[in-house]
Amino acid sequence: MTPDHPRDRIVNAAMDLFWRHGYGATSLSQIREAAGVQGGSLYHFFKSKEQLLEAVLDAYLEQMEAVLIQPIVERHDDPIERIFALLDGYRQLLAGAGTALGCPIGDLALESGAEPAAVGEKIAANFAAWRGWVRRWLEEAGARLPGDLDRDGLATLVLTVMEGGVMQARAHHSLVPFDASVAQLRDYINRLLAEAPPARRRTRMRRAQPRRG
Amino acid sequence: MTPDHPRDRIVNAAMDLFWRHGYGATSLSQIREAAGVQGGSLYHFFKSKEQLLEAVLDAYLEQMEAVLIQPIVERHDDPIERIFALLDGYRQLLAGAGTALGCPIGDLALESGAEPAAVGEKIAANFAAWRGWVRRWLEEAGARLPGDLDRDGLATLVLTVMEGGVMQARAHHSLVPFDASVAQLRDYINRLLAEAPPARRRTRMRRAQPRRG
Amino acid sequence: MTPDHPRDRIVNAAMDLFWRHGYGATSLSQIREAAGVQGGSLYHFFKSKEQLLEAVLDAYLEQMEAVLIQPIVERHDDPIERIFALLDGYRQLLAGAGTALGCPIGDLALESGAEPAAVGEKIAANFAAWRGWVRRWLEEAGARLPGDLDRDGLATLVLTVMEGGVMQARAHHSLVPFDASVAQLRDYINRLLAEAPPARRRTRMRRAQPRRG
Amino acid sequence: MTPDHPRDRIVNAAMDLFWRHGYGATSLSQIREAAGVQGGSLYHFFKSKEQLLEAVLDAYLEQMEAVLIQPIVERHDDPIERIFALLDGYRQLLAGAGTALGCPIGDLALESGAEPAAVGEKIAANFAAWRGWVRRWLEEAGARLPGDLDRDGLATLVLTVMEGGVMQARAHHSLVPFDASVAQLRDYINRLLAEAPPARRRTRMRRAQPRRG
DNA sequence: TATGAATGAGTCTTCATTCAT
DNA sequence: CATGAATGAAGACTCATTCAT
Repeated sequence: MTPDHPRDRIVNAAMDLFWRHGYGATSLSQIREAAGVQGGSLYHFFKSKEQLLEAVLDAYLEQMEAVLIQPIVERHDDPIERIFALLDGYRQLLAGAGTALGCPIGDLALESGAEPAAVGEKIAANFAAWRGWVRRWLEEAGARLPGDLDRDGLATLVLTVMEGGVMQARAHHSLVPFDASVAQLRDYINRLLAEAPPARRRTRMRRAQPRRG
Repeated sequence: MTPDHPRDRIVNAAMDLFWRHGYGATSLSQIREAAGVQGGSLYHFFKSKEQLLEAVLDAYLEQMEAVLIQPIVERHDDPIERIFALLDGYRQLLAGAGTALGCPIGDLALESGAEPAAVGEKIAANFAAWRGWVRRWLEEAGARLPGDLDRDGLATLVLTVMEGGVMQARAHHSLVPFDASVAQLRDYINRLLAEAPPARRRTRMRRAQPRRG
Repeated sequence: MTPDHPRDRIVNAAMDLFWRHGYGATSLSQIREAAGVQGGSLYHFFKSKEQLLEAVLDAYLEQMEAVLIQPIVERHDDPIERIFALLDGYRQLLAGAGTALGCPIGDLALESGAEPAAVGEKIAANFAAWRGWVRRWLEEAGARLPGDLDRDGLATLVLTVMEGGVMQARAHHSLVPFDASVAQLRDYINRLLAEAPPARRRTRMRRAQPRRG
Repeated sequence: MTPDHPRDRIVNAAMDLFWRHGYGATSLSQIREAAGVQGGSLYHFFKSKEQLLEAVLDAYLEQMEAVLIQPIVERHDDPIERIFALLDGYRQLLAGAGTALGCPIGDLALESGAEPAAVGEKIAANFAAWRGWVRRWLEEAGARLPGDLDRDGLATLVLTVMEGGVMQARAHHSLVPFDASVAQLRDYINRLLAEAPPARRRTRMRRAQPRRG
């Protein structure tokens, strides 16, 4: 509970180091040192390195809404813009880290190909939560998008752009591939919006109907 | 050169193991054993693990055209179909490996974020070559695609779909996210093709039947 | 005193685990868990692992008469038969444990060769008590055994058969060596009984029938 | 091959330390230090601590004949005396070590109750070899012993006396229980020898017959 | 070119024990 | 009495790399 509770310090240090160096390349000693705890204390909270990884993945999932989603929702009303704001938030993360780093979850997904079920499930849960928000926003866009659009599929593509974009950004040490991917996605979605019937009715219904009753 | 030259056996073993377990998680002993070479022989060909990684990346780049591109070019005339054939080839790779594995190059890209220049450049070169082929095919599609289309950007997106799709496939142990991403890409490109001024022969042939009804 | 007093639960758990895994291979955490006590509670009763061992040895000594000796005395009148009943009780212990385990005391004796005096003395006390009962029974056999027989020495041999037999039983995962050792001991004692001057009633009863024929 | 080959130095150091401190209580660092080898060199010869234990047990088995049996055979013609010479050799071993130590094999048997098959089998093999020599000598004693004597059972008892005697010797820090057990065994065997028909014929045949021919 | 022993830093993990609450 | 966090030394084992032959 306390902001500097050892357990939290450990998880935070692990989040940072796993992100920067990867799971396998981060030693528990490094985490211990970064967290400022000593000796075998780490094993009072996590009975193995893998359990610490699970805690890190839990933390990502818990923090997601507060840290990533909420600020976007507050700043943007248009659900479509929220999606691109999410991608842009990612871009800023990359820009800040000098493209040396990638997606924290994606990197862990890579390393845990053969990891036991628990870790794999938590990674999938993180991805699923992410995609869930995007899909929700796509659904909120209502009739502005074609009726037969596979909204879950498009949400998947958004996440794909994120992950594939960051991977190439890292490979080229440049944000250009990330930006290009997002630009193409924007073009695609613009075309979907353009094709949809003039969005008057649906939008009105959502905002005007209540007023009528 | 000889198919069982020790050097080649080492590189092949490393390609396989790096792909399956990752670079960091593969020990030189494992490679030695898989390659059937003994003792410090490995150091006669590669003076460090990292140099072996470079050789692996060189091998991927060398084999790319013969193994990946050529078969596709031979089987498909339509450049657009070649792009989806490339994605489908990838899909089969994943299906064969049980979605436990990812993109050999992409995984190395993620793992070697902080690796020295030589490795980074070779990874970038692999990605660039890949994207290069896709862009070439997009250019071959000529006027079937809108004139103001950012062909390099779209090629980047294709690679993004590949990498982002495979990452989610691994996280979910399912090909569904990969397929969904490709389907959305297909939809996007179809819209691009539809918008372009009616192309003559080629397009007709693909859409001739419906025209009859 | 209470059957579920924490201290007793700890000692009982330690008896069981020391017997099954040995003293060195049993961790205090395992004991804590098996006993259902938490945290450092263990140190309220025993200020070190070694003191717990002492308590275990005390418990064995205390329980010996009630658990091992009494039932035998009640079931067998003949002192010689009591000795073999003791050996047989041991055999049943081994049979139940699948010959994977040995003598609880003997094992601790072997493991604590260099242990401080307190432990050593308690182990010796256990052995001495054991041998004491056997010697008492041998003395009760009175004139049925040769007068110049070293009764204490024979009692030692009985214990030796027990310990040596169980050790071989464990090594071979078979009760055969134990049984063979006991059979030889029986043969030896039979010869001693045969040599002694014809005892009156007691011996007659046991051999009465054959004499008739 | 060389007397100071590292591998041999390691095995010798392990034999000594396992005997003095036990298997579990001996750390690989101690062995490394005692053997005078450095770093991970130990793992070039034995890929685990357990494999080193196996090598130790192999060494005991190999050295048995040369170190234990041969000197006895050379010094004693009478097979019965050879048996007691074996027991006496053991006694001297204990005397030299101040009764702080026990039977090297027996102690390892104790600790390896749950060890994998390989170790267990080698321990059993050592015991079997030991018992094998005693049984051979008992058979060589021919008609001096009763015809219906279970020679294998008696051999087992001899080993039992050894193991059980040393266990009590350690518990009491005294050779008295060992000596007492051996004395009783001697008494038993003397009685067996006395009972056998006057050993003239058989002995004559073995020693006299040739003279006749 | 090939071999296999040698190296030593570093990995995760467990342990008995202490101490503040 | 009881708790559970804290401690730090030590455990077995792995690794990339070097070197003498």
